[in-house]
Amino acid sequence: MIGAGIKRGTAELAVLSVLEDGPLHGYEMARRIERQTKGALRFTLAALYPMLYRMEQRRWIRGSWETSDNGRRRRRYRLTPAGKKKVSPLRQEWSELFQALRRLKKVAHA
Amino acid sequence: MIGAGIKRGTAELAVLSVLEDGPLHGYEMARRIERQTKGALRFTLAALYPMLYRMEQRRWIRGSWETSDNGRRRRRYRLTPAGKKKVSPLRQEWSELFQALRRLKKVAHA
DNA sequence: GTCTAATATATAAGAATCTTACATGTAAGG
DNA sequence: CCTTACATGTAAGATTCTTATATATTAGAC
Repeated sequence: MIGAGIKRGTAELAVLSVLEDGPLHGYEMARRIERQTKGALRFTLAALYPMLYRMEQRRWIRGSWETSDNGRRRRRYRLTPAGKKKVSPLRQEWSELFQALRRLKKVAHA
Repeated sequence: MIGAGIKRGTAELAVLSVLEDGPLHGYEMARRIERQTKGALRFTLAALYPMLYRMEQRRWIRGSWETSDNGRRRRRYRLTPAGKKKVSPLRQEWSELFQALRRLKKVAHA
């Protein structure tokens, strides 16, 4: 799995990405992200919940309580229109960052 | 330029990358990184110096004071053997992270 | 001659974020 | 019964980032 320090800031994009496919609750998001990245991206739930809270404050996602079949309460999050608008630019930024890092590769005897 | 939050953790790889081409002092590193990434990656010097210090503690780089032509003192950093060994795996990790993020892209009506 | 920009390094204070550990409770499978 | 999976959270401490401030020299503009 990818080292802890390296993935700072990726979580937001990951969450927005999985929510693009439809509303989910936190626990399920974590599972999907892990499965869809073949285990490469895996973040602890203790980091996830506060992050969902922050993203809700910024109005990128909106959560509502629901009761599942077995009577468990869980919080279902969906992308807000503002959140939807964020996804592409954010993904673009990541792409540019990656390009930038590639440009820093050793410039053989420069 | 790439947003502030997004680039957390990239700085280490950026520093190691420019040092692969030869020893440099902090101020010059910042300029090179900015130039080589066409302005995409740009981090403040106040963030750079403490980071160089941390990387030196971890023995990835080693600094020594020198006096330049005009009598200014500056600290010249070079990669340690340990630092050199870090670069490839770290770059690989970043690459995997980006692959992971790409895999989270909307799975049209999945 | 003086002012400004560039060179060069650094610390301090506060904000943001992450990690590890703790806390709670149900349900299903062995 | 006991463990794993489901499901959400809080608390404490560590790390890191940002903005602001401090210092000092030199080159060029005016």
